[in-house]
Amino acid sequence: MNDADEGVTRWRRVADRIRASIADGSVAEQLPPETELAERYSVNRHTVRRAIQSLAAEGLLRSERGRGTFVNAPAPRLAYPVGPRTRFSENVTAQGQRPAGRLIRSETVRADQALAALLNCPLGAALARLDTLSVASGLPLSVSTGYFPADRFPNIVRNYAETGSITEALARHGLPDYRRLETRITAERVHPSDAVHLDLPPDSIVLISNAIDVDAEDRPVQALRSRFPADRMELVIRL
Amino acid sequence: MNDADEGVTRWRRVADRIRASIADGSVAEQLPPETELAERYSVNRHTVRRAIQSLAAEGLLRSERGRGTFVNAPAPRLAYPVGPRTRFSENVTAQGQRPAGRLIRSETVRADQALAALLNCPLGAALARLDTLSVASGLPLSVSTGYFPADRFPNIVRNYAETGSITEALARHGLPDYRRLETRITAERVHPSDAVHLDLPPDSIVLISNAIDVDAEDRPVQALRSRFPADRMELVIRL
DNA sequence: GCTAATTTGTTCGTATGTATA
DNA sequence: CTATACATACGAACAAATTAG
Repeated sequence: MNDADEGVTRWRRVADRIRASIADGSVAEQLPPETELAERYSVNRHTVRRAIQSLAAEGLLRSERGRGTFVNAPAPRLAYPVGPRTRFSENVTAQGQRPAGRLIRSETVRADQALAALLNCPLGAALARLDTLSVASGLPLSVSTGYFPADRFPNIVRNYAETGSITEALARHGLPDYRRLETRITAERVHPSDAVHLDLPPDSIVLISNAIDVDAEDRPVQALRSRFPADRMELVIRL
Repeated sequence: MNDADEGVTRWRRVADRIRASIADGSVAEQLPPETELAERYSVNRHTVRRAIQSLAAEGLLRSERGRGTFVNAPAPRLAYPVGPRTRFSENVTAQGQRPAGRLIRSETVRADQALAALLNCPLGAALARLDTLSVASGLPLSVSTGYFPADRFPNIVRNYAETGSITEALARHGLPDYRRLETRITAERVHPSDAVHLDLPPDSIVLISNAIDVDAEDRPVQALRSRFPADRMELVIRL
C-alpha cells in the first residue's frame, strides 16, 4: 500500500514479477507454492492467486490441485486447411492421421430466419441437424453442427452413421461433389457441453468456423458450424 | 451447503442459477447488486463474485465499477475478408468505414529461425518491425506486427508513418503490387499490451492471423501477425 | 496399501478503496 | 456530499487432490 504504488494493483504487480521470472528463465517448469510466493512478495495468498489466475487466463500458467502451478509450454498447432474443397477426412489423412467422425446427436428442426437465409430455403422448412465429433489419433479435433435440407437428404443421418463421413453420406444421396462457398471465422469461450466432447478445461477458447457448402449449381447443401480447440488447431488459408 | 450438493461447488451453482435467470428472461439487462444476490442465494458475496467472474469470462456478463453488472447483448461482428488481395484499407472502405492506420512502435530486429523461414532470408538478417494499430470509426479493429526485409525496404517506417498505409509505403519502394500467399488463423487470450491498444478487458479473446505477403515473383515481402478482437470481428474467406 | 504432509480450491469474514448515481 | 456498488486486500479455516514416506 505504501511501496512505490504508482496506481497499479498489487496482484497485477505480482503477475508482472511472475511473468518476468519466467521470461528470464529463473522459473522454468513449475512455480513455487502459493504460500511461498505470498511470503516472497509480501502479499496475502489470495493476492498471489489472483495474479496466477490472470496469467493462467492468458494461457501462460496452468494450476493443478494438489500438484502445483506449471508453466505452459506453447504447443505446436495442427494445421487445418480451409479452401473450396475443405473436407474433414481429406484434411486429416493428408497429415498422416487416422480420421474418425462420430455422431453425437441428431434431430429434425425448423429453419429459423438465419438458417433460412444461409440455406436459401423457406422459413420453417424441415432441416436435419447433425452434431458430430471429429477425432484424429485419439485427440478430439472439432465438434460440428451441420444443417441439411431434410426434403433433399432424407436419409442423411443414417448414411452418416453408417459411413462416418459427410462426403460419403451426401454421395449416397446422389450428390457426387460439393464445394465450400464461404467460411466465416471467429472465436469464443468454449460452451460447457462442447468442452466435454473436446476434452477441454471450462474456460478454453474455441475457433468457430461458420461455413456454407454448395453443389455444382450453387445450391446450398449444408450450413456448418464447427468448433476447434484454439490451442491445438490453426486454420490455414492458402490461395 | 446442504441443499442437494451433488459435488458441485457453490459458485458454480450460483453461476448456473444466474445463467438460467437470464435465459428465462427474469433478468433482462442489469443484475441485482452482489450483496442482494448473496442474500438471495444464501452465500457470501465472494461466492457471488466468483460466479459472476466466470460468466463474465464467458462474455455473458460485464461488470462496471460503481454502476452494476450488466447482461451483454451479443454484438454483430464486423466482417473482415481474407483473400489473395487482403488489404486493410480496402477492407474497411468497402463497408463504409473510414480507415486509419497508426504506427505504435518500430525497431530493427534480426531474423530468428521462424522469421527466416517465413521470409526466406538468411538467419540474422536485418528486419524492420512495424507495430501498427488499425481503427475504423473510432473503434480499434486490430493490432498488427509486420516484419519487412530491411535491405529491400530501408524507408518502410518513414513511408508508413507518412501515408498510414502498408500498400502505399511499399509502392514508394517501387513495389506496385503484392498478394497474400498464406494465412494461418488461430485464437488466444489477449496479451496485456494489446488489450490497451484494442481497448479490451484483460481476459478477452483475440483472433490471430499469421500471414505472408509476396510480390509478383513470389518473393516474401512481409510476415504479418495481426490480432483482432474476437467479439467484434470475424474473418471471412470467400473462394 | 496406508498415513501424513504438501498444495491448490473453496468459502466464509472483515475492511478499505474507487467510481458512479 | 452522501449513498450505492464493484474492486482490492487481508485473515482464517477447511476441502480435495496429490505426493512423499
